[in-house]
Amino acid sequence: MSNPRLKFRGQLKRRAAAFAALGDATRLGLVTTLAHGPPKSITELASHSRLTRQGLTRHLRTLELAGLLQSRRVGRESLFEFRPEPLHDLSEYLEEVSKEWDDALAKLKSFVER
Amino acid sequence: MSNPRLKFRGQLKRRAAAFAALGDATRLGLVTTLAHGPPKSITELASHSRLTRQGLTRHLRTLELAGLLQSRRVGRESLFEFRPEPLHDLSEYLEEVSKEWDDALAKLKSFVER
DNA sequence: CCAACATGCAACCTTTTTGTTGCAGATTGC
DNA sequence: GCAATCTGCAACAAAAAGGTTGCATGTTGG
Repeated sequence: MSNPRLKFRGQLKRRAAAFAALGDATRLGLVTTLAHGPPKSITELASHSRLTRQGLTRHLRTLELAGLLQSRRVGRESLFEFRPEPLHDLSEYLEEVSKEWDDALAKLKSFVER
Repeated sequence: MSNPRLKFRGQLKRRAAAFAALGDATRLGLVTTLAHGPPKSITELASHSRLTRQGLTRHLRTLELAGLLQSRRVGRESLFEFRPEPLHDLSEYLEEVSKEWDDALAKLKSFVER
């Protein structure tokens, strides 16, 4: 079970799921909002949206499933809070990938100029 | 037309589209592969995939539309090359959003400890 | 020229995603 | 207690995404 090949593919899937969660204007807006402010209830978030409350709830659950938000029930409302951890991994991935590319370009450049 | 509100929403949509393009294990794998190596043809990429050539072509076009890849025709084959620019924007966004959150937490902490 | 190769285009099917409506269950505050 | 409020669950319809097959068009190399 410690097959590195499988681990790699699991990681790929998790990252893809997180990216997919961000890959929707409504959800990206929710993340941005919640990252800049305190936890908010579903109704509160829905009041600023064109979607119905249930429509928004689905997006919130999607984000929660991807680990980007966390919800907790407080009385009769459930509050959603931003979670930064997964974003750090995504950001590192993007930086690493871009860096590899830049390095490859630099090597090519120095080779051509030789 | 220079309404900052509209500009903000256009940016939101572009970013969401880029995230969505990365939000699929097949496409994320393609990006990783092409970011670490030279441009490759469709057939070459398809030879390492479980998908059919046409299936892969769709994914490649999706990535190209999002600006993450660029294709050029060379003879009878079309080569796809990685483009790092959009990823830089996404990475910056993720960092900025996480940073805001960390700052907010720090403020809250210092307030509570006061 | 022509067989092999690489790609493009279109139709089609299946699965997922989005979004809505309707209704039921908890919780709050007066 | 009870009306107002907040949420959850289920069913459904519409739209989008993912993938395949079949066929047509360009290109290459001998």
